[in-house]
Amino acid sequence: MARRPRDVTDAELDVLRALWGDGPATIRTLADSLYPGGGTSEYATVQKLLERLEAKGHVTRRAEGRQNVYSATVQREELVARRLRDTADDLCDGSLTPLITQLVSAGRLSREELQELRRLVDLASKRARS
Amino acid sequence: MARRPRDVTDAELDVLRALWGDGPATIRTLADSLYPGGGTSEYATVQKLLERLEAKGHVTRRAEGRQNVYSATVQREELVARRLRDTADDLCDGSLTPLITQLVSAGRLSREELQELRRLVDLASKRARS
DNA sequence: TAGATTCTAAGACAAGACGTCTGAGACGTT
DNA sequence: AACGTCTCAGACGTCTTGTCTTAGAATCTA
Repeated sequence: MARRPRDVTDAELDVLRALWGDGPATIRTLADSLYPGGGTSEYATVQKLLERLEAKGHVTRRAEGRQNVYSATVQREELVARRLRDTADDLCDGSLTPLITQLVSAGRLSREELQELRRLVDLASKRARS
Repeated sequence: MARRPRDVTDAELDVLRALWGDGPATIRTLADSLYPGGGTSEYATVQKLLERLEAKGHVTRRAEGRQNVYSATVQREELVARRLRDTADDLCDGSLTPLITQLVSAGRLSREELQELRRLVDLASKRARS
């Protein structure tokens, strides 16, 4: 059967977002921010989510006094990249080109975004030539 | 709790790929192609997957004699678009720009792909101006 | 036409994923 | 000593997902 677990689940993502936004934090801090007014059980939920994130290598902790301070070891961009690659693998035989095509031709980009994109392409072209 | 089911699961995707590749098909045909040498239970598995795909609106069937002939109603591109949007929603506040940035700056595109991309950007720019 | 074959429909089932929660023990504070 | 807070370990319920069983109708075949 072997189902593929999600790289990061929704609840885990909430935790990661908090870490990305506010930097390293204790379970307490995270729990208060994610479950305002929450009690012991919510605290434990955050703890479990962090434990799983740590197992996946997305988070580390360091002991600070008696508490653990957690920080994200994976960046937003990294997860984006991973999801793009997964999508390409699942749907396009691993090729990224269809993704780009989709984004540019159907992605309804604004003029500003297109301009920015052109800049990126120029940059990448220069890099590719060297 | 409210977990979000996957738009298309792995096994369902196998079925869709077969439909995309070979066009409309009966359960029998699909089962033979997806589970070569499979028996009744594999047949039923394909049947169940098609039933779920139909419920999601990704597939339709029409009766042909006694059998049902299934065809995909969702294209690869559509699923790609959906996944890109999901990724953007999950990780980039809905903005597609970070995805593009990621693809272009870290996607290791070949010179040909970059050229093609430039063409697409030009095209989209023209469209955006009108 | 009896029996085998093949289709469909309906649903059971197990394993795993995931969000949540409980309990026990360690440590520090009042 | 009583209390509060932290950590660790694991239980639990529900949903997902891939698989499989069964029953009945339609079709084919000897």
